Amino acid sequence: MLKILIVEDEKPISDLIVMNLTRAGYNCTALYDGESAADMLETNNFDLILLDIMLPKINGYELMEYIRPMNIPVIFITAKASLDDRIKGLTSGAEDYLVKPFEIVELLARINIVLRRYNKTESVLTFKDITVDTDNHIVKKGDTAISLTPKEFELLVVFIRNKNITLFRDRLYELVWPELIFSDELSETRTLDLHIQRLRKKLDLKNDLKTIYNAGYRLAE
Amino acid sequence: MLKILIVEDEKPISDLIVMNLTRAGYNCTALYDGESAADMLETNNFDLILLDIMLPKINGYELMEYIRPMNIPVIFITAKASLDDRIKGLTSGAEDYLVKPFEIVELLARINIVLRRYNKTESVLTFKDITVDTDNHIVKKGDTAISLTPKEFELLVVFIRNKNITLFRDRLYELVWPELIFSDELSETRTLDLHIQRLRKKLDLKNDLKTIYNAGYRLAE
DNA sequence: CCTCTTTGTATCAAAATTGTTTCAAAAAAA
DNA sequence: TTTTTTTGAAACAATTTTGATACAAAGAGG
Repeated sequence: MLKILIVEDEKPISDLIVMNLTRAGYNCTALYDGESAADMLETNNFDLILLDIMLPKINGYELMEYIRPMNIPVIFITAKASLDDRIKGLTSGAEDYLVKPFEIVELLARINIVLRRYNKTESVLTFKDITVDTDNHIVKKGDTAISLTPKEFELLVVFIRNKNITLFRDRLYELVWPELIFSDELSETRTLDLHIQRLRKKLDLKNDLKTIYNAGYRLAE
Repeated sequence: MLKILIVEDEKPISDLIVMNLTRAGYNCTALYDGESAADMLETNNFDLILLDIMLPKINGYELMEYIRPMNIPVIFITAKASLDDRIKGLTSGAEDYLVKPFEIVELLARINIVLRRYNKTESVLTFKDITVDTDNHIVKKGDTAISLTPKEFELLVVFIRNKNITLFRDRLYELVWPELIFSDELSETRTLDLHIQRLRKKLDLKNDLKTIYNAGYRLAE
């Protein structure tokens, strides 16, 4: 799971970002000033950093100097961006930037692009003869296209991204049905099982997508 | 993909330009002095050059002399806003100029205009037996002309320029109905669907222009 | 073998999304 | 201006997806 550090002092904005990135499957750490970010970077590895320019204690530019040698991609978050001398320092090695206020979908798209540039993610996933083009929502088995519904698609992507790993039921619900995590009894519904069944049938995964009794499922090679 | 050379010695500004042009779908090469630009031009073909006047080693005007015989359009970038410089820049054969600081959208607009003037953007698009002449707004299926309304035309061009790529609903609205992106609920209108329907009917695209449920549409060969 | 728990499957109705028709307002053309 | 064309809103239909329910099958442990 990819780790993203969010350094943003406006808590509501930070919260919003964290919520959405978590939902999108990233592991998020939020900090609210440059100093604690520098500390955190001492001991942790991140795959990407979202960095606000205006920060207490150590500002974004200064922190950037600190990050640069680490070779971690940075996306700046800034309030205004014209090609002005005043914001000359803006990019200072950043991979991209976003101007507040921004749309969440845009943020997600930018993150995707940068992570791909850094080879942290792939847009085409494969498992045996199954190919999943996540950009275009195309699934193929061999040469024939298989049409999956959105939920089926999401679930398949989760399995391929975690192949050979046992995914527990809770975890699967968390990743694919995040809206349900609040409802009390997940065990009382057969939703997950049903979708597993559908994937198995459509993609002929009877022998690959295994049931781990009392735990969850595993897509095994 | 169109190739643009950026010759600008202030790295932050260069970075910012590169980021935005890349985002807009251009292939960018950035260099920081006139000499290496001259070298690069020996071996590579570019569709457009963004050229700063004040450059180390060989300045923008001198480099311009070098570029002129190559028939590559040049947009000058200059910090000096005096009229003299503007005139000098243009008379030395540049297609346009921008005075720093400038807005990114303005840069993009100028680039667009210049590229079109030089016919660098493909003017005749095709998909199967459909031909679209973007200069003259003529659409043909086989030999018979099909009359499309402006919006229909725009939408078709977007699809053909992005054939085999899934275009998400938001993206399509962004590209064809940019004026609507601010209104709250795009999901509450059937405008896109309606135009899709019209295109399908007029051009008999039932099997080619596919619906990707919960995503968008794709024109597939 | 029996019982309890967990997982698999079929059915079906609700929900979400997309397609279609109609029509009036807006824009363009005459 | 009047006429024609284009556009998109509204209402409704059709389709697709989703998950609830009920029950069957399979596994675990005695």
